[in-house]
Amino acid sequence: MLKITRKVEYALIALKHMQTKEDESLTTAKEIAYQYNVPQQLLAKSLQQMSKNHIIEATKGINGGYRIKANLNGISLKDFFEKLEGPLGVMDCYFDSECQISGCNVKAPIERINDNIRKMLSTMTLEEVTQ
Amino acid sequence: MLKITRKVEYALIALKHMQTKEDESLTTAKEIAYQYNVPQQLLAKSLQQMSKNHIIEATKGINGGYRIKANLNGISLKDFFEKLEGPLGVMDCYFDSECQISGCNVKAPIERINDNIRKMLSTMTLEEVTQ
DNA sequence: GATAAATACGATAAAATTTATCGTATTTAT
DNA sequence: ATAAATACGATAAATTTTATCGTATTTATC
Repeated sequence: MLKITRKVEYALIALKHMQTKEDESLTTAKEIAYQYNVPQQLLAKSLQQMSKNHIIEATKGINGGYRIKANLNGISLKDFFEKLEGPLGVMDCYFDSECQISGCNVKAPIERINDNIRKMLSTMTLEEVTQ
Repeated sequence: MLKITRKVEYALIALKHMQTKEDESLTTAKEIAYQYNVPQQLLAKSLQQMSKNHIIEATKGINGGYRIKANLNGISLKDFFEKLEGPLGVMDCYFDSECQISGCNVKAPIERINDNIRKMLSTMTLEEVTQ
């Protein structure tokens, strides 16, 4: 019921890999895909999304690749997850209230759970996770 | 990526409903299903599972039903989720190590995330959530 | 300028998981 | 005996996740 998706997993693999390299050097999707035996196209999508969100930066063209751009200490796990997966809620009713259940009695309970999960993920940084 | 399943949701609905009733009185699956417009057979399965785990107790036969048995303050949310859904890990590799990724570099990071989620859910009780 | 190697990304297919239903058995008060 | 309730395995439907495909764009090198 709690699950890290492949998208996030591949992103973590890539970040951790890039952390071991010199700051300047570029890493290609192909290199990571080969080394960790991960589908290159899916990995590429995680990389692209991190690039759009300024966590890493992309260089196009031959000899191109990716490198870490942001200070990973400044990014909470909550932000990281939301950049990749969108709003983080254990139940849809946390955001939009298209609740089908008439006279629902668990909205408050579920929000309590959600708030605590979000609070916890806000205290962890990407750096502390991948270092 | 973090999600409370219907099974858990229905269980919470039922618990919260039963909390409002006298200690002695029994509640049928039908009653809850009707009141919250929830599929009775699925709700019944959540109830049965809670019964097997001694959170509630079942009385069979005509005039039967369920009532809360355990002290909800003594059950952490982690235990509750695990009783209903099994081991709680954000990634399978937390428990069994059928990891396909050769030279995986994110096992430690993922375990760090997992440990913190489990720790957090251990501090919340069912009572505090449903009260 | 052509080519090759890289990122970018929408569309769609395949696989896995979750959710729901069905059918039947069992229990027990009336 | 009957009716109302729990119990539960098997299977179908729906949804979500994961993967692939195809094409476009960018840019260093020859």
